[in-house]
Amino acid sequence: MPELPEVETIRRELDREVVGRKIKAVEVSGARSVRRHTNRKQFVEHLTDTKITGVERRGKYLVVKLDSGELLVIHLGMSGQLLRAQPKEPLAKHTHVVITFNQGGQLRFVDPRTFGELFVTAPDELTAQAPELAELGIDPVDEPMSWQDFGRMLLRQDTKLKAFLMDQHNLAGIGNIYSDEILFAAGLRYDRSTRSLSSQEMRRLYRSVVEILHEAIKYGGSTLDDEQYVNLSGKPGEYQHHHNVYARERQPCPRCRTPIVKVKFQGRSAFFCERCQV
DNA sequence: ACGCCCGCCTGTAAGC
DNA sequence: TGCTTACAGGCGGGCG
Repeated sequence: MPELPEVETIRRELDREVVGRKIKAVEVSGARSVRRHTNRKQFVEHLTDTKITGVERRGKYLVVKLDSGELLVIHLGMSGQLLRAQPKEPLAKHTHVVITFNQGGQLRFVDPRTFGELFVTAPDELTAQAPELAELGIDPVDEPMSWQDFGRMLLRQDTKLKAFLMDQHNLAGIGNIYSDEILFAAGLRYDRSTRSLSSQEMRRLYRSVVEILHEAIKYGGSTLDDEQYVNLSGKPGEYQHHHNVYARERQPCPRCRTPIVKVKFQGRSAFFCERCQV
């Protein structure tokens, strides 16, 4: 599902493909994808005849800058896809928003589970409109920090490492897949307490955060068997072939051959190696 | 105040 | 075979 590497892959494509383009028309079917707007007409009017001037990312959120000064914020949720298309191509099921550009191309938002959303806001109203965006923690790819600062973040709370990594208030952009891969790379269990780490383990964990996310971006993100995540051209990522633990239950650990274990953690699954992760 | 769980959704797949 | 149930998980809200 789209986490930081998948969203960053899409951001880079949008940066190449839609910056400088002018929006000619916007179609919205169903109100749920634009639920922050009281009526969808308002969403459409704020986008029509504006030009896209840039595309940024904050954690798992895309922030599209418009020449009107406003921002189009996009969150893909669990199953949201942004797809480049031509107007004559048939609409995929669950297509909720279609943006047509002056030169003819389209950007389509497809989202079966409807957890994703889009909204337009003025920059100075962003915090009021979407407080969760203002509360996002450090983006580990965009804003590198020292491992000592990271260690201080760990000590500030008393929780388990996987919960800490997935809490968007700490670091922004890590979800269920990458938290498991990061913890494997760091040799740490998902349920270790944030306060139990030695300084060496803190350093190793922070280095793993940065390394895994950059590797995953390099391979265009992860696409699981459900093929929920695809890039702008509809192509899957390649990083799933480099996963060491995620969705690899009962398969041998790449490091020690011990079968990977799957457990329930806070209502979702966690995968780890009982031998390599302590 | 903060850690933890539920509900929101649909498609897929396992289970009876 | 066909219906029911579980699962996938990002995130806000609410509970303890």
